[in-house]
Amino acid sequence: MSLSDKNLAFVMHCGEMGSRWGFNRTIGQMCGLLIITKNPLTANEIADALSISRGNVSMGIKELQSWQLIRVQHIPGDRKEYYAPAGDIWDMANRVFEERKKREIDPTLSLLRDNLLDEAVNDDEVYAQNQMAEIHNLLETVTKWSSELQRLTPEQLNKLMKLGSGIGKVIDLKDKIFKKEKE
Amino acid sequence: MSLSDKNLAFVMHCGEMGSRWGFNRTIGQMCGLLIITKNPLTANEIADALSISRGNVSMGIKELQSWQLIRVQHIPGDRKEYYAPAGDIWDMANRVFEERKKREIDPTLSLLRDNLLDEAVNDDEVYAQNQMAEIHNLLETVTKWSSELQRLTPEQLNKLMKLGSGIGKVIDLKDKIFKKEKE
DNA sequence: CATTACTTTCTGAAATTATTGAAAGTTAAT
DNA sequence: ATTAACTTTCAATAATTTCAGAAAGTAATG
Repeated sequence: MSLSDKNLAFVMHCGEMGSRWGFNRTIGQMCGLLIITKNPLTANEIADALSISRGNVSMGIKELQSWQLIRVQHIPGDRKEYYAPAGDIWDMANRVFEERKKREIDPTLSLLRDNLLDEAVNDDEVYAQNQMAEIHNLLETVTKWSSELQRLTPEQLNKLMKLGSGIGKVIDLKDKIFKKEKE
Repeated sequence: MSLSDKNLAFVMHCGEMGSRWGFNRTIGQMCGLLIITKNPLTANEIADALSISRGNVSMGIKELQSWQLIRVQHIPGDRKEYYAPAGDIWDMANRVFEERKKREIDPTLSLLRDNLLDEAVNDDEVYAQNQMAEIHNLLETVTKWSSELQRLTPEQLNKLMKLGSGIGKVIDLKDKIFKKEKE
């Protein structure tokens, strides 16, 4: 089981990007490897393919499972655990997105909420609170939006994506129609 | 110039989140501090407020400038440089978003493009290329979308954001109208 | 041009994070 | 119950990142 040059390049790239995507090099590599490999792999195969220790693979698997990016498969008559991506590319991207929201947005949102409950006692605090309120709004909007997007059917989503610059028109359109309904 | 408890809590939180947002602790703190402080600050004031070295502040400023998150201001008769956020919260969020796209998406997109140009020479490579094509599509879509969003007027954007679950309906609606136009 | 008031760069120390490999744990088969 | 085939954990070590403070750089002032 050895990777072609091109596939190896992809896997190594995933490693380099790993930390930017929210995990570390090894885990990025593992993720890339599992994505481009048709059949599920054992922990040992992963360790061999990436030239890393068996223990490290075990840690990585745990982490990838916590992100819900991989799943275990068993082959009858074989005691080893086989690992494969959990879902298609779109599913995985969604998971990463969700998980990052949890880590990057939610804690801040909760701190801001707390902070905004207190009354500001002087000018500096008033200014600060205004800014915090801005951030809070922004993050709430992003949060709401991301959950909306996940609620759409894949078909709707596709249409939305293809809309491109049409989106502006549609908003204006919606506006008109909504006004009429109101009348 | 010392921070109130609440403001300090916010600044420290920004520090803790810093690495998740793409920079490091110190830079996160600096960014938070500048956001909640009404008047621009000098490098020394920043160093004092955060109890970090002057050199470290200098590095941080450079980094924040590369993200286009802060700008320099001068006060007549004063040789010091004063730093302030570059734009409002929304502007800053946009910059972070853009910059992260550059770092997290663009390099991968370019690797994938290269890789997809070559012809696959065996089954494994065919499978791998299909997966890569999926990723490529996804990233292209995200890219296109984010640039679309930035093209909208703040007003349109606001409407879009407030649309919430209505977005599904609007898509379907657009669909019908578009069909009629075609007829 | 020398001094003063600043900013930037650099280096090694400290802190943090990742990795290995050996030991311990688990499970299934005999 | 023992062994064999695995997986997980963890302490030691390696690699990376961050940081303070000193040194070097720059530019305004007299």
